[in-house]
Amino acid sequence: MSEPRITPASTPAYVTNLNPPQRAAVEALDGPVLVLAGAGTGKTRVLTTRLAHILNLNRAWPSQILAVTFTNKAAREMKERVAAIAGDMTEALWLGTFHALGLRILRRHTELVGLKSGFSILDPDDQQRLLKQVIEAAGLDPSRWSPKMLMPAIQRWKDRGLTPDKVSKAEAGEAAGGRLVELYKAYQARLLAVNAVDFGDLLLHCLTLFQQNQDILAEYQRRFRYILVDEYQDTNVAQYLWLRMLAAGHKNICCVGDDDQSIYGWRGAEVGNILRFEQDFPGAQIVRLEQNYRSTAPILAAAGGIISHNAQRLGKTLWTEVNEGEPVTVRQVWDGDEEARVIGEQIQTLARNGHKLNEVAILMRAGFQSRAFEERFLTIGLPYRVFGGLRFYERLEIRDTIAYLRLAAQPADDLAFERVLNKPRRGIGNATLQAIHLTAQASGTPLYTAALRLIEGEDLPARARNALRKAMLDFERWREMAQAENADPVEMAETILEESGYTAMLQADRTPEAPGRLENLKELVRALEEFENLQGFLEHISLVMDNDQTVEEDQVTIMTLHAAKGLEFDTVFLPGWEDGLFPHQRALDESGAAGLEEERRLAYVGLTRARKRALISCAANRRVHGQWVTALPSRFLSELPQDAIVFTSEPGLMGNTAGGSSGSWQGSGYDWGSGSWRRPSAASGGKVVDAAWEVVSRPAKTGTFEVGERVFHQKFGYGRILEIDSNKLHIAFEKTSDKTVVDSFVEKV
DNA sequence: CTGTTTAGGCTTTTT
DNA sequence: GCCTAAACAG
Repeated sequence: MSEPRITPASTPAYVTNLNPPQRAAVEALDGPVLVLAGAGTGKTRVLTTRLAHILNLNRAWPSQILAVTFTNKAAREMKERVAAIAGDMTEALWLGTFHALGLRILRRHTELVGLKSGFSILDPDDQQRLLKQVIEAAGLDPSRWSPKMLMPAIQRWKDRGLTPDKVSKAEAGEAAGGRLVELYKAYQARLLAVNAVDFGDLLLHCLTLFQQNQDILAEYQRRFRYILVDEYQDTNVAQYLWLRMLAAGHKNICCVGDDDQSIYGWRGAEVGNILRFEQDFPGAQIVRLEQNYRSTAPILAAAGGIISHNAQRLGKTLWTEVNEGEPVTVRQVWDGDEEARVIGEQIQTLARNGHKLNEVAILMRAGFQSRAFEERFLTIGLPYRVFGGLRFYERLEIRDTIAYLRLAAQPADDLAFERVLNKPRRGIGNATLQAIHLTAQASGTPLYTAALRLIEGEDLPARARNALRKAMLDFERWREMAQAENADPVEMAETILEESGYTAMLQADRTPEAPGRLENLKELVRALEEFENLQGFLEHISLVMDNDQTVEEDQVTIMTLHAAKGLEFDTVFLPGWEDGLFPHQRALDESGAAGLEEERRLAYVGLTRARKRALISCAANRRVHGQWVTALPSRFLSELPQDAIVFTSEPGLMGNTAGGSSGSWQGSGYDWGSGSWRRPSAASGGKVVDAAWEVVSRPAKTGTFEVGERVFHQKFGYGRILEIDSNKLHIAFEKTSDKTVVDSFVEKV
């Protein structure tokens, strides 16, 4: 770097508080910079400090800085942290997710990409329905060539910045009888016809815009004097091209990422982007952040041991000044239920020793694994929350309401029209919908227009026509409301929910979900209060609104490894480390060696979430699709450095580590020599000492209960036994629904 | 046009 | 084994 522009005396504390590489990353303002930031090395701190530094040095106005993240959460966090250092000048920043920023640009040049103002953003469900219509229209059988199967292929093309005309013949492939590109083209045409975009289009349309309008691109290149990118290892080709075009002016682009944490390859993320950075941006500075402030030495050793088996990496070695800590434990159990039982007990022990449940997480490979934990935790009364599942806007009732609003804002939105036409039921069935479709096709108009035309003519049976007329009169009224100058979104939503009978439908619904759905609708209306117009709200809900699961209760977190990226916990449980599940068989089948490396990175991400302790487990038997299968321990277990881990297995189940805690896990329950599990043997004595906790084993009380017997359970109260399956009792409780609980939690009355 | 039965499918999913 | 979605009967 040239002469420092500021004297050491005036160097702000936010810079002097950084370690040397961090400081280098913050102060290298000119030219391309790649910050390779290992897990827990202060990545976010560097990024936000750098941004604040640019502002404080007056190198650029906030409006001349582009800062890109992948998630809204990350964007929010960055904004808050920059504001904390640089003060309240963050409003004008171009700070947001790739998609939100792409949308912001598209809104300014809508017509140039063939859209009309007020275009909708389709969610994945709508995308799939649209593609299905396209498949049918092409005369293909959607059960043979399902949208579920074809949509990802089209999506991958979009991820690579390929519009239909740019997909090469060789790439078209055999899918859909070799007609996939044709379908892709038709799908894009349909999107334009209904004046909508999907998530991929938010970037793809930008690329087209920039390529076809050099003047517009040049304007943005001049504007963005500094560009900052978070999680660069997760960018896809389209995002890379988007960045490269925008950065071509000042070339002050700083990308922060970790190739070892690239876990979204299956979604189009291209690790190559980060591996190739130096070639893409000649003269780039590379800064490595390797000092870890999060985890203990054994955890870092375990994570490092695993990731070192990957060939395709830039290479970093995490280290910490804290050289003590509990070893990582690996525990073998008989099956998935036992795994849940053991982990439940360990968490209870932690809780008794004063640990916060909020600091405990169970990170699993696949969603189905949560079930065993949920059942078990419910039984023993351990509070938990499962992350993932449906996002707010993916809920049925929310999607329905949004469809109503979308239709009012934009009658050409055929997907919204189809969704709400007969919901709640108003006697408009498939036959009528087909008639509307035919009319629409014949006249080349949206369904909405076609429906208006149909109720004027004599083509429909009187009954259907009346039903449709009644619906259309409602739709028209709401549409007028939406177009009124001072349309209040809250009032609109309330009117529509009331007049459509949607609220009434839910109120009449006696299923247990109905009250929750009504509550969600109230939440939606509350969210609407923040917006002045419908348009802003519709954008917000499809791009920004996430699950606000900010419950302040003390609960164990259950989530997938993918969802855990970027988070940290004192204690992390990593269940299901079995070949086939983790690494997942499909990753191996579909992506081979690259797939295995991505799974390995997932293991690395999982381990590095832990601050103080990580507990891995594997089961010898697991039920997959209702079928019991024997599982081998994950190959990743053999990649763990032996001096950082402790092997334990269930007392009396699979043979023990003779002599206690420090024994190698090899030669224990799983015999690596013969490649098979050894069943418990009576001879295997020896007390198993768990490194972190005493092992709480509960004597099984078998055969002491009888079907029909009245019993008492601490959480569920009184009930009668319906069925006995070894130590599990199926009980009809008096105050709650039937449940299966373990006998040791039940008392005779 | 609706409620019920049966056949397939089933990894991860920041936007 | 459990959930969704197309097929079928009322």
